[in-house]
Amino acid sequence: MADPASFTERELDIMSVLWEHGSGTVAEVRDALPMPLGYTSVLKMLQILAEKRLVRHEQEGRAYRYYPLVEQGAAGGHALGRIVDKIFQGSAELALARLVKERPLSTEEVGRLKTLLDRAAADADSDADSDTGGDA
Amino acid sequence: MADPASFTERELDIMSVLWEHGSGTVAEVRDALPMPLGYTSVLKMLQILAEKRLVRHEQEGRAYRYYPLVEQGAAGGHALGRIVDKIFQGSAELALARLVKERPLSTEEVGRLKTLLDRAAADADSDADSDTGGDA
DNA sequence: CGTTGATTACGAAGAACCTCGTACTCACTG
DNA sequence: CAGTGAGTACGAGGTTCTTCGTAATCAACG
Repeated sequence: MADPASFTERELDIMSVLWEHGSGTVAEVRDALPMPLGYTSVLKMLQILAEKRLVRHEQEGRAYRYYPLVEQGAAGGHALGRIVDKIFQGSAELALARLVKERPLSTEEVGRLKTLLDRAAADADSDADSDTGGDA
Repeated sequence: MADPASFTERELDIMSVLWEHGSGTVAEVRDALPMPLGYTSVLKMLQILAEKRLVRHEQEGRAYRYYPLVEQGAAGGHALGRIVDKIFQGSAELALARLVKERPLSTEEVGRLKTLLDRAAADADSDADSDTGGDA
């Protein structure tokens, strides 16, 4: 994918719906949006998004059904990277620390994250793994 | 603090410099910026930021020295929370996982993060209190 | 005093963003 | 065929963002 692209505020609102639902027609997206927006406004945003190749659409009956073309993981990674660079001076650790402080995690999530961290550490060393733990 | 505020693209570039250096005059900020920008453009952004109460300035010799008024931690938390909500559907875990995958961490960082995670897990069990103490 | 250089103040101008109104298309219905 | 309703296309218009040009200020110098 060429450019993960950074979304504008409203574009992100729309994409969010698409990611959550997988796809959507203008009406569906509009209904799912948390803020009141005119039908044509939503349509327009979707058209702009399509023009930027961030979504695609295919005919469905009389209407179009829109599908996201960028994965949320990629978009998220890009957005996260930006914040890490600009706000946390490139320190992923600081960002991670902040996020953990900001959003309470369940015990299970913490467990999974720790496993992930172990794997990341292993990758960093790229060798010398002798205490490979199990997995959930 | 009323509103952690979300910065525009350029505002973020400026704030980034201020956070990294602690403070800066127009010329200093301009020099530290990775992109070429006219002197008055930087000045203008700083004035806008000041107007929005995101930075303050005090006289220093002939010029003003600008200081950030919002902490990077707060700004980062806000920005991160936005991404988590809009892109990762509110799942901090997914965001964390992505960030870990995106940015390699040193073994030491992983160690510290795990400690942090343990503490987070403990908090989850008991109860939370508000964070972020006073700020400047 | 007049010039020079560094700095801030002001506001114009273009670009991007966002919201819609209005017109147009087309399948259905009676 | 005319009317209706669901949809899309187009483009105007307002707002915000961003970049600067130009003018004003003021200390220092000769």
